[in-house]
Amino acid sequence: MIKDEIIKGLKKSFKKIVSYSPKDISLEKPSNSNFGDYSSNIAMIEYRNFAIDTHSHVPGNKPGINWVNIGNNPFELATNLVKELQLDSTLVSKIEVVKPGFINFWISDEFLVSNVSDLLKKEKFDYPKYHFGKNKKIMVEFAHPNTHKLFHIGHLRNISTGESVVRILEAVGNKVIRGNYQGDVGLHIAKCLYGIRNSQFDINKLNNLQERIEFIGKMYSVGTKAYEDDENAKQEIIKINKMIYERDPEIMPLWTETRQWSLDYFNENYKRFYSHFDRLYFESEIHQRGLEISKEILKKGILEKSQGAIVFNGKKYGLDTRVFVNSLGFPTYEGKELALAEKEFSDFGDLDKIIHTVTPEQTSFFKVTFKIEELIDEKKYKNKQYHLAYEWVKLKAGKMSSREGNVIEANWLIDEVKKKISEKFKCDEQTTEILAVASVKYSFLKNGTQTIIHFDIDESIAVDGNSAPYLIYTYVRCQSVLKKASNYLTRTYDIDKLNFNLDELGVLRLINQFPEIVQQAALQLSPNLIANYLYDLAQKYNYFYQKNKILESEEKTKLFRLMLTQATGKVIKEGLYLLGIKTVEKM
RNA sequence: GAGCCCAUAGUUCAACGGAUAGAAUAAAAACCUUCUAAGUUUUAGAUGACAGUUCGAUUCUGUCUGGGCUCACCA
Repeated sequence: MIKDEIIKGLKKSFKKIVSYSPKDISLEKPSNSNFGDYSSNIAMIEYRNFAIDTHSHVPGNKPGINWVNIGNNPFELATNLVKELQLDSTLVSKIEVVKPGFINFWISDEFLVSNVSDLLKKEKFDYPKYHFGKNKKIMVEFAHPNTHKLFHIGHLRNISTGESVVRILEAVGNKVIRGNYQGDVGLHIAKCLYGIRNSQFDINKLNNLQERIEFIGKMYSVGTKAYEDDENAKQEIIKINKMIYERDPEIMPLWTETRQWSLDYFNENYKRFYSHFDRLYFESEIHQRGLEISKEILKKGILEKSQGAIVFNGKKYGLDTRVFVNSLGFPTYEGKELALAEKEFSDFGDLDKIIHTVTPEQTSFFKVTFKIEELIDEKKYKNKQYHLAYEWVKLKAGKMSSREGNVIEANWLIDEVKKKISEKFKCDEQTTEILAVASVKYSFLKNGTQTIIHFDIDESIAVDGNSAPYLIYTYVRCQSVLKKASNYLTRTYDIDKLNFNLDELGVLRLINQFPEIVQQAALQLSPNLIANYLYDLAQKYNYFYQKNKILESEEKTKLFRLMLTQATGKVIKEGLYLLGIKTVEKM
C-alpha cells in the first residue's frame, strides 16, 4: 500500500534528522483535494512533544535527539523532514509543506491509472485487512424480531445495518457468522395467546400467511390491553406465560403453530431484504440453561438473592442492579443472555468477537451481562462482546407502538415506496421492487447508526438526490455507455502520458480511495461511510459525464474515459453490494 | 436522585482534533434533434450558551439550557 510507503518514509526521515521516530504517524485524506491525496500532521504533533520536553527540561524522555533539526516551529520541522524524505517519484509526484506544518502528498497520475487498470483486471476487490483477533472469525447478531409481533421498520433498519456490517467485515477478510436471537417465550407471547384463546376464533379459518400475521398482531394488542385493564386477565396471562415456560401440553399446540407462522413470515422478510442467517437462536431453547447458570453463579457469589429474586448488584462496578431470575423463578432477559453467550461462543469454534446490533436503551443491560460473563470466564468472554447501538426509527407523527397499533410494517413501507416509484417513473415490476428496497435501505444506511431517524414517508425515503436510485441510475448510465463501446472493452488500457483534466482526475482519485473507505467502514462499523463515498463518486462521475464526451473523443482519451466509466460502475455496484443493495442493468 | 446519548442551513442529515463546516430537500433561473434529464450548472442559508485545554475545537473537558433513554422482577 502506498500509504504505508509514505509512513515508512516519514519514519526514516525522522530517524535521520532527529535520531528518533514516532510510533504512530497518521496519514489522512484531506477533505479538500487542494491539499493532496494524503496529508500528515505529524510535524505539528511531534513539534509539540519536543517543545514540551524542552520547556519541562526532561531531556531523558527522548535521549539522543538532534535538537537543531527540529527547527523553531512545526513548519521548519516539516520542511526539514521533507528535505530528507526519499519516496519513489513514480508513486508520489509532489510533496508540499503548508502552514502551520502540514505535509501534503500527491500520488502520481500514472500510479492512480495503473491502480484502476488493475482493479478492472481483477474479479475481486482487494481490500486492506482488518481483524478483531487471531481467529479472524466473528459473529454479527442482528434482526431479532420477536415472534407473534410485526416485522416493522425498526427491524428493517436493524437488518439493513446488520447485513451491511456483515458484508463489510467479510470484505476485509473475516469469516462472519450471521446470528439472530428471537424472543419466542415471555409475557408478550402470553398476551397474544391469551387474546387468541379468549376470542374463541377458529384459527383454521385463516387462509394465508398474511391473514394469520394480521390476526396475531391484533390479538397481541387485545392481550396487552386486557393485561393493563383487567386484573383477572392479567392473572390469566401470567398463568399462560408459566405454561409456555413449562411447555404445558395444553398450550403447546397453539404456541407451536402461531410461532411457526411468525417464523415463516420472518423468512419472507429476510428474503425480501436479501438477508439470511447461519443460526436462529430462540429464547425457548436457552431459558432453562439461563436459569442453571444464574443459580450456579449465585453460589459463586457473582449474583445474590434479594427480595425473592436473583440479582446482580452492580454498584461495586459502577453498574446498575439488574434482575437475572425473577421472584417467580423464571430467568429474565438477563438470565437468558448468559446461556446465549455460552452457546454462541461454542457453536462455531473460537470467535474473536460477537457484535450485537441492538438499540441503545439496552446499553445498561449489555454492560451488566458483559461484566458478568467476564466474571464467569475471563479468558473466554473478556473484550469479546460489542454492543453496536443503532437508533430508533421514530414516527414524526408520534411514537410507534405495537400496543397502539400504529406500527409501520416493513413490507407495507416497501409497497408504498413501490407505488411512489411507479407513479414517477416507468419501469417493470422487478426493477420497481429492487429500487424500492434499495431506496428504503439506503435511506437508513446513509445515516450514522446513532442517528435517530424521524420517519416521514415522503421525506425520509428519497428517490432522488442522495438516494439509492441516484446511485443505481449512475451505474446504469455507465453500463449504457459501455454497451455502446463494447468493441473497446476487451482492449487493454495502455494509458501513456495523457494530460488529464480536473473532471477526470476527480473521478480517478475517488476510485482509488474506495478500498480504504471500506476498511474505515469496517473499523468504525459504519456503513454510512460507504454510502457517503458512493454518493460523492456518483456526483463526481455525473459532473464529468456532463462536461466531457466519452464516445466521441480522440482515441487515447476515449480509452481512458471508458476505463473511468467501467471502474465507476464496478465500484458503485460493489459498494452497493456492501450495503446490501442490488443494482439493475437498465432503468 | 444517579447515569448514558443527542443538539450543525427552514427541514432531514455529513464532517479519524485539522486547512474555506459538506450534501440533500424546499425557492429562483439555465441546460434535452447531442453517450439515459431518475441527470447537470448557478444563486442564498448553520455549529444551543458560557468558560477551559490546544498551533488549531462541530469534535476533547467543565457548567448551563433544551430534547431522548436507562436505573429490580418486560423483552
